[in-house]
Amino acid sequence: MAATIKDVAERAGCSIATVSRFVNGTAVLTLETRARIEAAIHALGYRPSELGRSLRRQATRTVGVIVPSLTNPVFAASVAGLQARAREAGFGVLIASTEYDPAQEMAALDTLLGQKVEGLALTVSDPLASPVLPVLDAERKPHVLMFNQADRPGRVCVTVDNVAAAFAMTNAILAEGHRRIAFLAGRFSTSDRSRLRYRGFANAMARSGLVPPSPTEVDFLIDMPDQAVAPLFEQEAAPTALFCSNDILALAAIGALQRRGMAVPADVSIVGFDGIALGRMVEPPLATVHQPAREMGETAMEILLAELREHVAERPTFLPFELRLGGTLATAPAHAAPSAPLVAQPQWRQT
Amino acid sequence: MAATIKDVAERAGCSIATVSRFVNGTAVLTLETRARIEAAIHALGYRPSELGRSLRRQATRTVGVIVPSLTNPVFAASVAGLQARAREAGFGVLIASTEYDPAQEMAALDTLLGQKVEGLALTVSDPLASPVLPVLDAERKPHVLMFNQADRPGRVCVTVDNVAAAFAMTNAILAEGHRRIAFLAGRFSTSDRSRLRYRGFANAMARSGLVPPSPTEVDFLIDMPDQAVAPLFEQEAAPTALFCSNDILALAAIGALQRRGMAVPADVSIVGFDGIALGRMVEPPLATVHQPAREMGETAMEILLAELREHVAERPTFLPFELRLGGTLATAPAHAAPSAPLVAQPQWRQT
DNA sequence: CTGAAAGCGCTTACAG
DNA sequence: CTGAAAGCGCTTACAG
Repeated sequence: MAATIKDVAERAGCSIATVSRFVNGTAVLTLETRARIEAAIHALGYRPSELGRSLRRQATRTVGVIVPSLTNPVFAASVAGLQARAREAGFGVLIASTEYDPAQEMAALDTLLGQKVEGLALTVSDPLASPVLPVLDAERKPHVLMFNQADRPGRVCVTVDNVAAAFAMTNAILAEGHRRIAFLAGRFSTSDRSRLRYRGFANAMARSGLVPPSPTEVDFLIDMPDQAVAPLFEQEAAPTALFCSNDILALAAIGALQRRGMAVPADVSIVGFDGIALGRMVEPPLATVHQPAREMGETAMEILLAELREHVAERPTFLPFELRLGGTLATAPAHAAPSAPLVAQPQWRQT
Repeated sequence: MAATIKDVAERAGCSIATVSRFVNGTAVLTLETRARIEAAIHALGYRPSELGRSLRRQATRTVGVIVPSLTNPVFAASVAGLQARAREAGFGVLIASTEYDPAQEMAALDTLLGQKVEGLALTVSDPLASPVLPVLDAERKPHVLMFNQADRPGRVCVTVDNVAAAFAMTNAILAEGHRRIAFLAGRFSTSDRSRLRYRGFANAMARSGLVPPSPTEVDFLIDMPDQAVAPLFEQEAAPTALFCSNDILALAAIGALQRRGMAVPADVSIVGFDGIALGRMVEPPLATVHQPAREMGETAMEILLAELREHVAERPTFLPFELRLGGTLATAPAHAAPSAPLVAQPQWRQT
């Protein structure tokens, strides 16, 4: 078995209290005691048990994080950012992933609360429908949403303004002369981000006097959106641009279109949302709305730390987004509808 | 504060032992006691503390996992697989990421051992150089390497045979008539996988009577391998194919080449390694060696569970890989060296 | 500068 | 069927 504080104390010929003080640097000790304890620790390979420590201190110095998936680099990046900040503050991070299944959210929360995490950062399917938020409220557990937008005024979240971002991007697409723009969306029921981005898109379309088309919803876990994309381009007036609610979808859509023999962006422009690294690597680079995912995790952890320290709820934080234009977003083909007067670009926070 | 077992016992008018038995279903209780305890638990929102439980049981039912990065979907997938199996077995998973920095491996291990994980699954930079493996040996901690190949006979790992896989893929490239093949590699010092794959590549080249070119090493964290790729294509006899040690690198290389005005695979064939989902989405699909990353995590967890149950070290497991040909791998351009007699395809495990 | 002792939230023989 | 009590590995007043 692993050595305990008792083993160290025995070997060093002192009390466990003294060992504890040495380990935590919480008292001044004789040079000699110090040396004996140090030797004992080294010889036994002693490592303090966070279990005993946490139980005694009534604080685990641990936070939990719940994300829909670790395989989507956007969430992975936020977790990485959160973890980095946590480490700096001496906090551990417990991660649970729900695989985009809302039904798993409660189980994940149960596990994390059982581990006595002091706070949580989470991205749920839909804050308005998630059962975990009320539980968090009832338990008065400090928590912060990432990527999601708040379901009510008092809720703390850190995200970008999805509606405004999609609105801005849609105007940029319109500015390239596109009029027939389709929206490819991750299922609304499993992503409020998707829904909010569609709303921004629809708002911008309407403001330009266009009728926003219904969204084409696709499941996240299907590799190929080929079937979803097909009907769009079999109709009479096919879209000249496709706004996808996230980058993975957008990259997949590019492949789907190319398999149909269409060129991007010559025939169809493609726009994504997220700003994953891979989008800048492909050629042409993916036009997208970049949101600072890693920073989102960092900010979430900072908010959590502040709440734990000061016992005061922080305020919702909107991080700036950034439009990455060009690349897969080009001017609408000449044979498309002639360009009409455009509305002014809306304002958005710029880095 | 959160309710404890004592609070429940008081409210239900029984001893904490009885509450414990109810919660764990470890004894038969009167219908009445059961009802009273259930009511108390519900009213107080009681959730057993894993801390107390673990301390008392002297078992945390938790494993740790160390990966180089969560942002690389290959590692994310293995973690997801491991987590799924762990959940089934009632185990928790603590995740630490080293950001491809070998120096962080020890710190990660310290943290996890402090949390008293019962076993570990890990991917280190290089098993031959990693300081964590000897510690794991000294502590007699059950552990299993993922993706890495073992540094010595007794070490348990689950991976694909990287040398054989790269050997097979290189022969497939040669079979397309390519003779000038470059190897773009993640830094050897931070990836034994990269080194082993190069070895398989070099073996295959040599066996075909060709002189294997030196690898072109690139840092993982640099987004654009454009600078690394440039010198290769500025020389007299530019390569007609590029074998990249992983898919992210391969996708980035495709972009880099296209930015240089070259077509893939018409001018240059590109081959990756890993088989990430995105590789199948892009057009043309990425030629690559697919390794079952998620399954690797699942298998790692199964091995760990077996070791924890039976206290016997399992044997190294090689999972089957699969060559995904076509797509970005095409026949060498006509003006390239004429094709020579080819060696027979080596055997490899096929799904 | 150091030690004895209480107690954090649990589980589990041992009794009855 | 249920309870009293010990003890898992720690930290921290309280003494001296």
